[in-house]
Amino acid sequence: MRLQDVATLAGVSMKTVSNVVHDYEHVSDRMRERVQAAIDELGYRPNLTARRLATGRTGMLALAIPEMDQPYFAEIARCIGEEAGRRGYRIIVEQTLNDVEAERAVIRDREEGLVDGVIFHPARIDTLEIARLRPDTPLVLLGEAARPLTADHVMIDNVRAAREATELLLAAGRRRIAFLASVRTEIAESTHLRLLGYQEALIAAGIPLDPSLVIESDGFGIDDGVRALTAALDRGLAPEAVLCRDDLFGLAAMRALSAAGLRVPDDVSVLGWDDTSLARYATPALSSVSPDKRAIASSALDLLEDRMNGYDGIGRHLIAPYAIADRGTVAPLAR
Amino acid sequence: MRLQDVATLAGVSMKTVSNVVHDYEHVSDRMRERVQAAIDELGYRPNLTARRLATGRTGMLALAIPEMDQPYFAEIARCIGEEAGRRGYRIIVEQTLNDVEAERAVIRDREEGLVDGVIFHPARIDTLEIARLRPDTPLVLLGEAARPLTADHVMIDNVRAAREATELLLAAGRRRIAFLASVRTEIAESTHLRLLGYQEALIAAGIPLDPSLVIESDGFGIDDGVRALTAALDRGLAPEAVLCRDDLFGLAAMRALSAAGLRVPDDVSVLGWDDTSLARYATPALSSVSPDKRAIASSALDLLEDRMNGYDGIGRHLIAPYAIADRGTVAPLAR
DNA sequence: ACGCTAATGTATAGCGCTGTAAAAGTCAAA
DNA sequence: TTTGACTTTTACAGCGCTATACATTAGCGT
Repeated sequence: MRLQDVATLAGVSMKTVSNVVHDYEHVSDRMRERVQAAIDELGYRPNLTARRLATGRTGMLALAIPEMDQPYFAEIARCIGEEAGRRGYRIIVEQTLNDVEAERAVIRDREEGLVDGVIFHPARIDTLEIARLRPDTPLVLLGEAARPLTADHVMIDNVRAAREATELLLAAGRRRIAFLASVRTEIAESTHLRLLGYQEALIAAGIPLDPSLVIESDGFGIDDGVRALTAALDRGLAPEAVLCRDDLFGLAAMRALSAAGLRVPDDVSVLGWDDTSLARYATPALSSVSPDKRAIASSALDLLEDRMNGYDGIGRHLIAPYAIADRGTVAPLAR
Repeated sequence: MRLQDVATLAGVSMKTVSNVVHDYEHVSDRMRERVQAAIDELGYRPNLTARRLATGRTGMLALAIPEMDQPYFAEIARCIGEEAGRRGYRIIVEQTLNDVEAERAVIRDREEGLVDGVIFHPARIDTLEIARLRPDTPLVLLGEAARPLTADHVMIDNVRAAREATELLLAAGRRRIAFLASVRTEIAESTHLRLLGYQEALIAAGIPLDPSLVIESDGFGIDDGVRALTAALDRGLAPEAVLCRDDLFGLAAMRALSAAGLRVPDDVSVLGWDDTSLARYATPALSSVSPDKRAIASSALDLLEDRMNGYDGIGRHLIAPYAIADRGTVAPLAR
């Protein structure tokens, strides 16, 4: 069922059939009809692999994320998948599973002609290495881990969002605001930025920074968060609010607080980050800093399409919008 | 940077280079070394598209699921992605977004030579149509929606799992067990099977079926579930346990019960289904029927590889194992 | 009827790789 | 040295499509 078969049946050349398939304008109606009949009769479908080899374009993009079942990444993947579909691309999802070697392989995919471009949320690989690997791969980076000058990049303004989140808690009359948590084991750039914004807001409000309010955790799991906050509460920490580095720590905070007999939000307000399904489905529903995932997806694709169309300048850094989804875990302090 | 370039530099034929690339055994060490040096010098990487055209195999599989950010599908996608990676395949994720036309397109992908096989969790398309579309596409179906004889299929024994789940609740001394929920708007085959197992267990225990315990919901959202259960409680329903059709309804049950002043699990036990992150991260953590997602993934790939290797017999139906993750929302009735 | 565009159609050379068939090389035994 | 039974390497025809360059036809004013 090749193009040639259709051409033979219709009694025309291959190119004419190809023209019909591609809706080329200079084809007479009579000819189009005749060719279409042959296509239908044979049930012809073009072979995309052959087309790719001939054109050099694959119509596919790689989306490389650490884990596709982590709610934030799952939601980002969905948005990117939808937006890419709208623009006529298909997505190959690459799970790097936080493995450096897997992250390197992502860049290689492009070289092997698998995809036209790559959207990559790195976790382990560093800025330098990305820049070194392949400066000529159409590449858009997400997240805060790596920001080389050679590749484009989309993220929200974490510092500003954290400042605003903290201000929201301050406006609710909360002054002793804890941050859950800085994680000991890893360099977590995003946590760092959020912590920065938190501190900026406190300073701006004239509240002295209290290091004991910045809680340290041993890992990223919910239990790590619960353990860290519980230990802090046991030490006598009495926060009026907890700003969390992500929704999972938001849930951890709620769990630790309720175990300690504190009510959310009456006694302690809690604010999560990422606005994932975890926040929406928690009870009470967790207020959360909400990066505009659709905007991130469409910005990333804008930049990527630009690169694929030949733009070869310096890396551009887009700041995506965010909101603070106020669901009920932030409330004025009852006095 | 083509095979020919490497061949020219090394002073050999293209096929010899190809042999080195593929670790073909009958290549002398001296030759292998020389060719490898040329490959390294030029930084050659094979063009996968061309290889595909020549071999007819793409090394890619399509995974078609309704929504990739729904926790159950995200987790299944992760497992399938990992297992496929282990076996040397890459995954194209196709979000059907519950759209019939998108589901049809999934089958078409294969015909266009994009992928070697398809793993498909249908939501809308029916058994008959799948059978009609393309009986010769290597296809493995997941879920309960469609089970044509022409394609392979993997699912857990929903009836048995529901029976066992119900028995667990009975063993905890609960007799008035509600089912949340049968959904009015849709034909939901999986809900139906689970309801069946629930009823079987009650009958086997000699407990008369009480239709008022089978709650009806208007939709699949958490609010639909909360509303349905709240209305039932308001009507005076006083269940000792709630068996839920999925984890989201599990969360809905917990929310509705706690709003009604009932404690989970002391007053009412709750059991979710799918064992997603929602269950693990709920407070208290939700006990849940846990399909073995890794087993589902590896069974699906076994069947698919078999088909891709030429098996062309009748559809095989594999039953995957499950467990009941007991986390704390099922407890003996305190009297 | 005659040129002259513009509209349609054809023939064919790649795209980069693999796989087949055949040629060339190697080595032990006769 | 020759033979036979390997192993190693080569040459080249596809895989199915696109795109270029060229050939033909149609339409239209003169």
